[in-house]
Amino acid sequence: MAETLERDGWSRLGPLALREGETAQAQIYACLREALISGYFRPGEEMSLRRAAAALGTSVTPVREALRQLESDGALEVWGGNRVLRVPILTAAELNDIRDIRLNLEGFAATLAIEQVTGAQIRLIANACAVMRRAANEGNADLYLESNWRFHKRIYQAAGRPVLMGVIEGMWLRVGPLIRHAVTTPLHFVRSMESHDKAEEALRARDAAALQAAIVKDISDAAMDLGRSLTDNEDGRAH
Amino acid sequence: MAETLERDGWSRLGPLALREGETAQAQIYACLREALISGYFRPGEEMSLRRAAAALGTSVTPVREALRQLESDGALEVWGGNRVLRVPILTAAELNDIRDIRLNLEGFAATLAIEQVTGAQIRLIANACAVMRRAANEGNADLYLESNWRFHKRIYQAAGRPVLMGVIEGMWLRVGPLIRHAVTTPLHFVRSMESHDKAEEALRARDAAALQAAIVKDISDAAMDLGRSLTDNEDGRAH
DNA sequence: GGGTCTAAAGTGTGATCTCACTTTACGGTA
DNA sequence: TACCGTAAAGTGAGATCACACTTTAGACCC
Repeated sequence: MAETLERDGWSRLGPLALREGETAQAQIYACLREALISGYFRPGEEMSLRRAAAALGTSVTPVREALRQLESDGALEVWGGNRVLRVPILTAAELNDIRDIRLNLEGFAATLAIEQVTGAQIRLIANACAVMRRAANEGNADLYLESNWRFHKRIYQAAGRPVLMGVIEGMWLRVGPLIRHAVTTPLHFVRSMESHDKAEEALRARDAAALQAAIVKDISDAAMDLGRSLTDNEDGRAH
Repeated sequence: MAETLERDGWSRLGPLALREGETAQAQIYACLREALISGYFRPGEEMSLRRAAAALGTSVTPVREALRQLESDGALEVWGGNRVLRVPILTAAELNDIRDIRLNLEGFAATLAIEQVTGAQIRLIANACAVMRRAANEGNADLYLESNWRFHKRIYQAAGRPVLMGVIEGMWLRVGPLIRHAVTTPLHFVRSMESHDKAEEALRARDAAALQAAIVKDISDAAMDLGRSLTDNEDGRAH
């Protein structure tokens, strides 16, 4: 590898000023969860308790609980005889597994959302879509990923199903570390934004079938790109 | 209440002889997870760290991590200004939420299972169904619940989708504490076994649509009984 | 140079302790 | 009897320490 521009996942986070009134563990968990969804950490990247505690400015105790929670979410896995926790390296089969769950649940959530979504919510969703479009044009990966997640999240939240939302978020948590590397291609931006525009259109028309179709296409396209980046990574791993 | 036969959830567990080679935390987590699915703990029941550690014969550290994991699974929630962890008391809306997720995912898993299930697996599933039938006739609630979960689990496992299986198990984990009290009625046994028989029949005929229909009916019927026991509990809570 | 052994550094695990806080129980008072 | 206030018990949160283990780095020898 010529030059390793890839920063450590922790370098993006900083010391994390702890707010009082909430437990350190909960804040660390929320912080890392967001970071994982946003793709700050690469698949295979290890998280040491002491290093994480030092990076965040706490002792290992709250970090341990937060990482254990992430393990329970499937966002981390114990690895090696050392039992160190790392970001899982998904196989093609697992990716397929997750894609089908997403197709079922996010499609279902989209259908429910149509029945309940308010005008104000549609405006917020359209706003996220506009930000995403701008990010795609500028090639700003960070902004694109963030607004993409917000766009989908706001649609599903309109369904008013907290448990469903939690399960969907869990699926995004697993694919988050992969997305950043699959999304850099301009081709993905174009195809993805087509689906997003159709989704926004269907939302305004209150057309449940059209919205579901747009979501399904978006997930299917993304899954193909993810699968491609997966095989690329496997090739690159044999260095 | 005339007599409180309802035992504490811990009384069913015992000191938990720790196997070496596995971490205490993982064993406690697995043990409590199983206990929650089996309905050993009632909704609203509190789990104190020190009491749990004393009951299991360990220190609080591994217990804390296990309980935190269960919180992440939605099987426990922090409650009160004391931040004690307790088994969540589901609302009707949450129960509805979970039911629809189950309808989607378990129906989907059933469809996949038909394509891959082997003869040996069908025999194991039929075996669990036979045990469940016997338990229903004898009115043995413990055995019924255990074999019911095993019956469904083996069907879904035949789909060969670990992530999907994990999400489904997470849903059972949430409704587990309710099931025991909803299932005691003989009417539930009868209706439930009708669906199970149809499921077994569809499995042998390799009829995906019929299997999915049987699963859907089973879940829908169970959800109605759960909702009924929910309102009963709310009435009983105002003592 | 290449291989091997060893010591040091790093890893998670579990136990223990202190702290701040809440809940509970008990006493007295009105 | 009802109410209130105080003390005791119980709660989770977080830091720290000892332990067993793995990984790594380096020295040494061939």
